[in-house]
Amino acid sequence: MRHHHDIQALRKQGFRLTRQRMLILELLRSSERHMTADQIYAEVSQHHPEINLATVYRTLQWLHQVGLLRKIDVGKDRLEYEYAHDAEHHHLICKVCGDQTQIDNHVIQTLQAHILEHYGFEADPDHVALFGRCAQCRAAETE
Amino acid sequence: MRHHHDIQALRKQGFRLTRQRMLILELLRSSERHMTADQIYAEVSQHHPEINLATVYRTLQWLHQVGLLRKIDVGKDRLEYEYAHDAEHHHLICKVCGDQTQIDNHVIQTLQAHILEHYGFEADPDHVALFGRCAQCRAAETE
DNA sequence: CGCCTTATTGCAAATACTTGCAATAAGCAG
DNA sequence: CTGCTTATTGCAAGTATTTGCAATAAGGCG
Repeated sequence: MRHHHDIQALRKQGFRLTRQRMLILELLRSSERHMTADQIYAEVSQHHPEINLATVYRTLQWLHQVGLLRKIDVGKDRLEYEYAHDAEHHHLICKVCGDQTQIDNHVIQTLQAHILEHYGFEADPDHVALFGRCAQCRAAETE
Repeated sequence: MRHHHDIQALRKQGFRLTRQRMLILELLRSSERHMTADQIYAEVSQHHPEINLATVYRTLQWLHQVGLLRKIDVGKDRLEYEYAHDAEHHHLICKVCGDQTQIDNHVIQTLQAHILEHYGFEADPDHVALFGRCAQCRAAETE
């Protein structure tokens, strides 16, 4: 399952999968809606009163940075967060041979971050598709 | 001139062009860089000590909503703002309102370089189009 | 110009979010 | 399972941002 895959990869990168992080991620993953930090805090602390609001904020920041959450500015006084389903389905489509390559999140996330940063535009990760010429076709063209 | 045009249009929509708003807009327009709320406050209050920080925040929100400023979340503890000059070339297409924004080369060039380097894929710069939600629709989506 | 309506401001208080630091616990090695 | 290293947490205090409300002033009208 993709979810587990991501999570385990993160552990290998030296991040720790704490109870708090899992609780928050699971909540957002099972909830279909955006949630604000304090809604999340309220939900989680219902069953785990020991959790701290500062931890919620820090965890949300972290989950956003590693690409598991989207951060949404709805123009109100708070930010909202939602689980980033299918965060890595991007494609490079070759105009010559039609081949489609998948590319990893990191590159696209960098682009998305740039765009959000500079234009306030939240690019939809499900529709990123770049056209061009793949490595093989480029090589072939050179003879 | 586009700037004046915009501004006058706003007045017709019932907004008031106050000294505070003009000062802040001019500052950002003449400054090439991003600025945080308190940097702006510091600058403006230098010559206009009567200005209030809350007003700065409210004005920034307003300028952002009417599309004259971009709001930039650089992942630090504060938000930054920059004047929304007309950019060039590629497009960001809003799935909500259909609006097309042009984005500048720099961002795309960075992406292209990344992709060429990591995938040997030469992305065609003329066909970059990203779908998503524009700043205004994101702000408007007040649910 | 002077009056009127009401959007906007300034102030102060409230709320949202971040951070320093000591204590805790995840994950690895033995 | 046990001990060690250090990422992460909780707490409390700090900083950033928003908001209610009375006072001010922009812009329209005569």
